[in-house]
Amino acid sequence: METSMLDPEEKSKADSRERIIHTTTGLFLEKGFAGTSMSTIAKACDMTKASLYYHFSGKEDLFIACVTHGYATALNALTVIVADTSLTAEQKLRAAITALYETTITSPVGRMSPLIAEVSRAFPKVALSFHTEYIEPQREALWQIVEDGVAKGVFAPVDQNQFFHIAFGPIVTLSLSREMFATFDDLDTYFPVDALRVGHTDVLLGMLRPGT
Amino acid sequence: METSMLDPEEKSKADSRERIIHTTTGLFLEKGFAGTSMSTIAKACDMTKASLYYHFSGKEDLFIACVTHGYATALNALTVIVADTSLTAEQKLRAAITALYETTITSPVGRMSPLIAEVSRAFPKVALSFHTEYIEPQREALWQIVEDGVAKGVFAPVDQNQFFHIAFGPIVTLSLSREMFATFDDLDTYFPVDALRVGHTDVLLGMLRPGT
DNA sequence: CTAATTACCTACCGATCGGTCGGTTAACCG
DNA sequence: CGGTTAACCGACCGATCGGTAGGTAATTAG
Repeated sequence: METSMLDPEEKSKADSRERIIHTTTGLFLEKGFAGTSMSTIAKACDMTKASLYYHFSGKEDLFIACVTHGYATALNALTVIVADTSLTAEQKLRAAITALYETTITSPVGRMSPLIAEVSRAFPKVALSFHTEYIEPQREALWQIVEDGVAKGVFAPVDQNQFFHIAFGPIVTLSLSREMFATFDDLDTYFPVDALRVGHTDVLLGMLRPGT
Repeated sequence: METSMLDPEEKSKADSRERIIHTTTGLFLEKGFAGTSMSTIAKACDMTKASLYYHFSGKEDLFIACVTHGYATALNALTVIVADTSLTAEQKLRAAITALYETTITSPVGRMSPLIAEVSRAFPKVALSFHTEYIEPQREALWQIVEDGVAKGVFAPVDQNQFFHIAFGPIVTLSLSREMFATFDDLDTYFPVDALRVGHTDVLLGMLRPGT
């Protein structure tokens, strides 16, 4: 019933699924959802289209799998920071913002935001899943840090939506812009991620600075 | 060579073009670029597909026309504010931010940003046009206000990219989120535009506050 | 009047789309 | 060994895609 040993040339279903997801994610990021056909995906996976449909029930299913795949790892970085008792509130916030820049701009999940926007009209359940399983946990983790700081008196209380607006807004837009203008040759001088992140963090800490 | 009178049932080429652009913009915003076929557009315009190709050379051409159409009017609001000598620097900034929220979230051009991201891989010239003819003028107008304030001593000097990052980021993300989660029934309580705008403006003025 | 042009039409094209059907191959099981 | 099943494939489907060839009614020009 189960494979008794791990041969190097694995053919297990789970393995194929993962390989397909990985390859397809790259294609979607490169060409968009509508711009990537099932035939193209199959070819890139060294498979037939029919085999693809053996593993996934359709293009939407495959897309959801690609999006969902990175949720856990991307969120894990945040929860680790929240749980780290050796850090001060400010250190936690700095680390969290850095992690958000990292996941949103570098990791496939974050970079997929524009794609999710693209398909959200046709498949509203994708947008819903993205929101409840990715956006909302991110907000909760960040808010945990803020509330802890407020409880300790090192942060001034702020409005939740306001803070999220200023915290996530620049990051998401930066990611979107970099995807949108990916063909620009001076991308990194026009959108210098690290410098923008540092200044952005200062602004957020300014919002939370107690006194007056 | 020219129509001598303006009959109510106009059949001029320019008129048809404008009507097509208007109708098509709505369809693109509703269904996305790939999700809107030329046949659908033709039907919505009470035309045949062939007639569409009489006015536009192709789907890309039509899309560019839709995007470009609102550039001038959207930018005009900003330039009027910049040129208004009766306003203080702070008043100008407040008015400019309000105008940016208005155009980015309400007007078709602004709402088209996710669409431009969608097609930017296939048609890089669209992204380029969007950048040089829309984004860049917006940045220049906003920067003009900041520089005026700095020259008058009412604003503290700030880094340009940093300021743009915090200024445009939340607005674009808000627009994107509202398009993405348009099906949510509690959209306005989750993304309360006016409240977020006010708080955002305060943050920006905080960045520019002189002293210390 | 005729000729030309404008704005639109019907009918069609090849290509490609997402998806399916009926196998085939190879490993595993009793 | 035969039987079952998991993993995969070649060939094909109807639908739809963006785009086009060629014609036509109405207006305008000379």
